[in-house]
Amino acid sequence: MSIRQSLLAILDQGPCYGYQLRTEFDRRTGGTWPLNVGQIYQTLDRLERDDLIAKGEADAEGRAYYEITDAGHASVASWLASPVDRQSATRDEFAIKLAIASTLPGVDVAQVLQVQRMSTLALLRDLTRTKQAIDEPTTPEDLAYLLIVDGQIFRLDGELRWLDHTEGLLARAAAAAVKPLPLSTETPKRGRPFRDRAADEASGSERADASRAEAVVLRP
Amino acid sequence: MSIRQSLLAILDQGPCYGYQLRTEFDRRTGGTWPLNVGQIYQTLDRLERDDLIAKGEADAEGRAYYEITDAGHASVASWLASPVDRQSATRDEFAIKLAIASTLPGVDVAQVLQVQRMSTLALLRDLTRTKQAIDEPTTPEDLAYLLIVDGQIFRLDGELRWLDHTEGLLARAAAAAVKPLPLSTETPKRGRPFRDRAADEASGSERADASRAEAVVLRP
DNA sequence: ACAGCCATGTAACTTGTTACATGATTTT
DNA sequence: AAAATCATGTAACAAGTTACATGGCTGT
Repeated sequence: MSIRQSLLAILDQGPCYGYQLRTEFDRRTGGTWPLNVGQIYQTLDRLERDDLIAKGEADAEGRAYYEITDAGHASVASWLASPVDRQSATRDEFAIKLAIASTLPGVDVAQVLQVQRMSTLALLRDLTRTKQAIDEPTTPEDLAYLLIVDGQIFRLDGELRWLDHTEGLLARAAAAAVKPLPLSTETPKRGRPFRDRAADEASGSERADASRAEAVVLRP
Repeated sequence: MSIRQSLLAILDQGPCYGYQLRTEFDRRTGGTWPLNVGQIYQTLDRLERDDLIAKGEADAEGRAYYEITDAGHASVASWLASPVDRQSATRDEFAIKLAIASTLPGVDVAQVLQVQRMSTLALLRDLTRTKQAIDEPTTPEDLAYLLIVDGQIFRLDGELRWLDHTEGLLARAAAAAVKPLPLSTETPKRGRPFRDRAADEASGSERADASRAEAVVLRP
């Protein structure tokens, strides 16, 4: 989603052709996420289909310029004015993995943590080295690139803290004899579930499973 | 990718049918990422196609059990033993957005930062409240759920620090008169690029763009 | 009878990735 | 002539999301 919006935002500055958009995107992100050229033409097709851009005529050298529409301009403004959704969008691969692993019998979760820590540390070291080369950016390219490197560094730093914290947590849980989760043996009952109104009112909205899902997912 | 691996890991504990996998996944992740049922059957189809699981016979109630194969077992072991790829996989939406926004003329980047901060803060507040309810987990379900909540909290905390840091950085950059990036006006030259051997040797591998991409992307 | 869960599945769709095909242009 | 870049595109595929169809079972 962000690539689509990024390309549209660049087109908001003026007409571009496909190949040019790749260059512009790479300049502005320091080549951190190299864009495949083919993907750009696909994205342009979809943007055109959604009437956010319009394809102009090709110039003498055969370059096909795309121009942003009013709807496209509005879309860019809206994108810049609204926050990135951290709710549904952010499904952290390692968080899922760790949660699942912690419930599996016969899995050394401490080892899983350690493997991830080593990998994260190595990446963080490289990023820190990279950062030193452009710590005082003078060009807008370097500035944009520094933002991204900083973002990665802060994120990895947070992950490392989480890993440390989790290690302690799991040690305490093991001490408290929290066991892994076997497959549920009870086959669920079919049919409309039994509703005990008295019990419902007594516990109110305090039921663990209900309050938990709502608190995190936060559906408005 | 993580959903696929998670389901396979659960199947590594014993045969399950589709609907059951949804329940098991939700138990183990606290319902943070609600899995669509249809998606599970699709994933099972692909796992079977890749010979990681095998479909057994349906039982009397019409439940179709899947069983993990040797290859599937090996895949789970390999998954648990290797780190999650933070290189290519992690393309942070907001990092891209911020980098692009910082290069666009006429965009109030401080405002973009502020909007994101408000959103992140609100989420963090909710998560902190959620965490208090299960700070001393006694069941494996609560433990797994706490891991995920903690992970989100640490990540959002890191993001907030990054936002604060970035605000200062952008203020300094503005003071140093780092301007936004207009579209490149020079049309690139076609054909095989000119290679100045003398210049190449002089600068060596120190060229900014080259070293930067390698340092971050780290292709082995 | 009907609501609501259990259970399986299909169809259409989106974003994104990889690989490939094609031709023009220009330097070696 | 060969190599490398500029430039446009297509095809196949993976993973995920949403919506829908179908039937069985059971409590109200």
